[in-house]
Formats: sequence, C-alpha cells, structure tokens
Amino acid sequence: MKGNQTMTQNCLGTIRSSYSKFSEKEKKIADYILEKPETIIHRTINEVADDLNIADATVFRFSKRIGFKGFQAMKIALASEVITPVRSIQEEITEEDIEKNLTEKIFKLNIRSLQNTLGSIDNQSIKKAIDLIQHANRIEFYGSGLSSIIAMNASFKFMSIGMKASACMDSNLQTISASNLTKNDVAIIISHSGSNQDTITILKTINETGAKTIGITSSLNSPISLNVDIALYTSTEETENLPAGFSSQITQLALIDALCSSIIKIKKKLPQK
Amino acid sequence: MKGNQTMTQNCLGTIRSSYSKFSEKEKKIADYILEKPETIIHRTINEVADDLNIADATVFRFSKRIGFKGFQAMKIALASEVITPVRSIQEEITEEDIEKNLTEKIFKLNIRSLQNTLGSIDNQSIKKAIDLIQHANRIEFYGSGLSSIIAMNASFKFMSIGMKASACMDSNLQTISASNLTKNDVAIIISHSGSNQDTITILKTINETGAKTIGITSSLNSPISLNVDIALYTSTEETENLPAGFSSQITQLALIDALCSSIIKIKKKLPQK
DNA sequence: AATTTAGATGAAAAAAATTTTCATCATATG
DNA sequence: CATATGATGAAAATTTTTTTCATCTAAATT
Repeated sequence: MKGNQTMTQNCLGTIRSSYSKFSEKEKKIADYILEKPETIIHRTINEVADDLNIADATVFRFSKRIGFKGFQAMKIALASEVITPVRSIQEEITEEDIEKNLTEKIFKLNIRSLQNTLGSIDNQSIKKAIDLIQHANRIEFYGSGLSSIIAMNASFKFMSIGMKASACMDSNLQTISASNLTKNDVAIIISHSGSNQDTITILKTINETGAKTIGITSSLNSPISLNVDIALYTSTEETENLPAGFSSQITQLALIDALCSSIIKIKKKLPQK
Repeated sequence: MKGNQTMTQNCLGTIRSSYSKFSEKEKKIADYILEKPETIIHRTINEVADDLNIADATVFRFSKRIGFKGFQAMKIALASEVITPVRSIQEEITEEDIEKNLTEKIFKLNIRSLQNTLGSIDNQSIKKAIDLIQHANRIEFYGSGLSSIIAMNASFKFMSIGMKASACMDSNLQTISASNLTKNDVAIIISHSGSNQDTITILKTINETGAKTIGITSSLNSPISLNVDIALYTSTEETENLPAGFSSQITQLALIDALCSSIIKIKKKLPQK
C-alpha cells in the first residue's frame, strides 16, 4: 500500500483527530475547512489565506502538517471526501426525457436521503447498537411487507460475515421466532413507518423475552421507536413518484451495511480464537 | 440553482455523452480520463499532456470544452466523482471514532455509487427496458446469493404497483421458472459481477424460451451483460470495509425504483380500462 | 531577569503550473 | 484554387503554489 499514488488520505478525519495539537492559526484553518469543506475546493490558497487574514505560506504549511504534498493535494482529497450536489442542467424537458428525468429524480432522492440520514445519525446510538450486536448470541431480524425483505437481506449479510443471524419473511414464523429469543439475543426491528401493526405485536413478544432490541425506522416518535432499546433513524422523503416505503429501503440498507462494516472491523482486531 | 459555486458538474457523464463530438486529440484525452479517472487527479496538466504526447494547451481546451473553468476545476470535479480508496494511516484514531468514521465512509461510498451510476446511465437502454416491461405479460426476476434478495425485493415492488411479477430465491425453482417463460415475458437478471455461474446457466435457459432479457450488473463486459437484450449498468466501488457486492445492492435497488416510478407514471397516463 | 532556543508566522522570492496568445497546419467550402 | 474554419502546438503571460529567509513569540535555561 505504501506510496500508492492513487490513494488519497482522509483529510477531514485527520484534521479532526489532530485538532488539539494545532497552533492558533492552524486551528483557524481547521475550523474554516471543517465548517464548510466544500468552499475550499473552489478557492486558491491565496483566497483562503485572505479569507482568514493569514499568510498563504501558513495555509501551505497546514496542508503539509496534516500529511499532504501541498495545498493542491489537500484540495483533491477534500473534493473526494465532500459530497458535492450534482448540477442538473436540463434546459428543456421533452416527452422523450420522461424516463431520464424520473430516473434522475429517484437517484437524487436517494442521494439526499443518504445525506440527510448521515447528517442526523446519532453516533452514540450506533456505538451502542454495535456493542449489542457484537456481544449477541444471535441476531434476529423482523419486518413486515417490504421491510421483511430488508430483514432477510440483513440476515444474509450478517450471516456472511460470520454472525449467527436469521430472519423469516412469514409473519407467523416471525412470531414463533420472537417468542424463542433469550436475554442474550438481539432483535433488529425494521419498519419504515414505525407503526406497522404486525411488527408492533411482534415487538411486544420480543420485549417479553428480555432480548435486546434495535429499531430502524423513519419516525422517531413511532410506537416501535419508543419501545426498543436503541432507535436508529433513517431519514427519507416521500415522493409522488413512488409508493411510500420504497426509498426508505436504501437508507435502511446503508445503515445495515454500516453496522456490518463496523462488526467486520472489530472482528479483525480481535485475537483469532 | 444557476451559478451556485458549490455545485460541481458531472465530468465523466459529460465526457461520455459528448464523446462522439470530440476531435481526435480530444478523444485521446477522453479515453485517458475514462480509462483511469483516478490517475489524472494526481497529475499536472503538463504530465497529462506528456503522457498523451499532445500540447498542454490542448488538454486545457478540453477542460473548457466540456464546461469547466479550467484544468483545475475539472480535476476537482473528477476527484469528487471518482472513487479513491481512502488511505488509512490515521496515526491514532480513538476507539470512539471507529464507528462514526466507518458509518460515514459507508454512506459516502453509497452516495458516490449512486452519483456515478446516475452519471453513466444510458437513457436509451432505460427507455427500452421500460418499454419491454410495460408491454410484458409477466416479469420474472433472477439472481443468486445477495442478488436473489434484490430479485425478491424487485418482484415485491413490481407486484405492488400492479404488475404480474415474481421471483424465487431457490436456484432450482429459478431454473424451473425460467424454462416456463414465453416470448411475451420479460426476465430481469441481477448479478453484481455479471459472471455468477448459476445465473449464467439460468440465462441460457431463459434465452431458449425467447423471453426478453434485461441484465443489471456492475460489469459491462461480463457474460451476463453480453447475453441479455438490454444491459443496465450500476457503478459501484469495492471497499476493504465490506464484502464485495454489498454496496452494489443499493444502486441496484435505486435502478429498480427508477424503473418502477416510470411504469407508475406511464400507467397513470393510460386511460383506465 | 537576561539569554537562548525552538517553533510559528509573514513577506518576498523562486518555482511550478495554468492559461492565453499567436502562428501554423489541415480540412472543408465556395 | 483561394479562402475560411477549426484544431493544434509553441511560447509568452499570468496565476498559483512552494520555498526561503527574516522576524517575532513564548518557553526553557542560565
């Protein structure tokens, strides 16, 4: 890996983790970047220095200090870290373009949902969820309708990374599975609205067993969010173009992937038994 | 939206769609960028010109031609579009930050995948796919492993918008279902790699029936892409943090949602029978 | 308290990279 | 065949980045 030209160093992360070691001016620069990372990528080192009333050399030194070859290299790294909204330059929409525009709309909707979810994620909750999952005897996923497929999907993924995980798509089987949980198990309940009646009923059963519960919903005040140990929130927008619940799947999956990747990381670090 | 400084133009997308209008040298540059977009972002305009044995002014003109202020601006745009594996030499990441950073990484990975897929979507293919689906007698989804769940997911969605759709997760049942297709049916084959052996075998069976085929893969030169009527492409990047195929699910779902939304729109416009 | 030293900073110079200008060439057009 | 148009490269001009050097500040040492 060493010296690989195409690798880009994590800029924002480095800035955050080195922040305490920075000098006064360096902190000024760090604040500037952390506050609005997307502005710096369209500015020259001079403009940045002017904005901050410091010498350009100081900005340059900052770039080197956090590990880059120079200012340019830092800008490039920032550009790949920061999410820049894609400009849409559709002048005139013709009949022919209906599919194109709809496709674009749906993709952008999903991109926004992911951005919003990421922005509103509660790291403490994520951390707690990972702790629970990591120490769980087994993980069981629950969901109804479209969410039952996400549950199935999630169970496949956790299985494939070596966890004892499962999910049933059938509601009756889910009830049976729920009643067989123990204190050492973790139940992950997925529901877009957070108020699906079948799922609420199953959650009651789960709570009687003493198993730990994690909810993934788009509504923090829903019955499900209020009755789980840890409520994770996925931000989604409704659109006239799709039935409710369609687009929340994508943020749900992203959240599940994020949990998976953390578990993978933790497992790698643990001594192999 | 006009003139918004923080907006970045889609570079790869523009290059692809203007390709035919390019001159000889411009095509040379386009090829260079499309082939390995991540190299250019660490090179100067001079190095690029040298690599291609052309004048730097020509490279500069290319940047302008596709709509950028200059070479730098194009580089920045490319950097945000291209997937650069993030180097992990963070000296000391506190234990606390692991989950946060990973979650952020996974979300941004997915956002980039969606952006890249959107940027490289071939509208003609989408249009044709929608035509096929719209006029199909029934739609059958096929996929193996993780993709089988996406197939199931997709069939649920198309069913819920009133189409005759189905999918089996079991590979043997898929084969049986495949052999029962007719000329008036549409088979949608989902495979991240495009080279899953089970799925290839099923595709052969499908092709014998004369049913129309739509492939959804991340590789345009894969056996599956080359043997379907319409190949749809989802751009995804690999990450060390997740097993291969995890993140392609999200772009696959977004594509399926996009197809769904177009069908919904068309159905709304048709006179109700 | 005075002196030294190390690091931080800015100003200016130097170098590098980008952009513009201009001349030339090829190709198409009347 | 002459002319116009657009593409290209070379070189100049400009801008941006990087380096160097001098100064300043604050901590450490005497």
